[in-house]
Amino acid sequence: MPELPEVETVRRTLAPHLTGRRILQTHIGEYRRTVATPDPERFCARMDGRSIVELGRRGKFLLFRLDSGDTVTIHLRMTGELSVVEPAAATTPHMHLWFDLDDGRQLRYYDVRKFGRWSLITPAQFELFDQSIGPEPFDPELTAETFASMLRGRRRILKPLLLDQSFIAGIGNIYADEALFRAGIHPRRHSHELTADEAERLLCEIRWVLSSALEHRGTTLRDYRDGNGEPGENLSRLQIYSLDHDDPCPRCGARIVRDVVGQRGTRFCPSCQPVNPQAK
DNA sequence: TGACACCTGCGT
DNA sequence: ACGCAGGTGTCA
Repeated sequence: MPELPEVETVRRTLAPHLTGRRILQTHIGEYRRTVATPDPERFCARMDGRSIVELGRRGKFLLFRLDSGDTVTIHLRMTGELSVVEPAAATTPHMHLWFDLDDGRQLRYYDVRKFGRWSLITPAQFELFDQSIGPEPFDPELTAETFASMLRGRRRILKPLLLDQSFIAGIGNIYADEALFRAGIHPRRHSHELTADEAERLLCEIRWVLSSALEHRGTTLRDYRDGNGEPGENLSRLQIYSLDHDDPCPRCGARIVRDVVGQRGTRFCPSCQPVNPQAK
């Protein structure tokens, strides 16, 4: 479900409902006690009575900054979903964690596949967390030159490297394929073999793809909903991820290839994204 | 680097 | 019945 544009859309849609609100009582469902760390008793004890000062985001993590100085980090993984509703609102299965707010409403967290995680961390723990994640794609300090030298410094297959959150934050399977397609770079190229020109193009297309998706409030393939329960509108804008094997490339008409790279389904155009560009 | 694990549900 | 899914963690 969520890559950077989707998490950022959730942040923006939840912020008006949660900023400044006090958490009266936190609840963790019995069938998913490992959803949060520390354990449910400590987690709830440190949450209850605190106010949410600000909503943030780091990579694919949503952040609730509390007035205690602690931070809640939430990773939605594949099917996590958050919404603020009236307590009387009908509930659906797979609600694992929720809390009562001081305006009488509830924040609810659903996760069908149960991969998502919440953590309540101290400022010192936040520093470590923050350092373990690569740069934000829109960080102005991430220049084309910096990005090129990051790529040269890692001898890795390009696509799995883009998905590695310690290398760069927020990119997932959809937008990795989209950015590589737009940049005309084969997903199996090696990071240290890209030219400076290609590195610059790739960074540029990563930013284009992410900001365009954000403008359309994220991509809903199936489950993703923002904080108001609305799906994103970006699916129809995807150029390659939504295509099947042998579909025509939207740019050149050649047949799209779908194979597996780094254990992830990967779409690319062998003609627009040659393995060996020099030979072209 | 890959194989597999963690989960549930949906489309073929 | 089987393959696949927006993510990541751990093992060899």
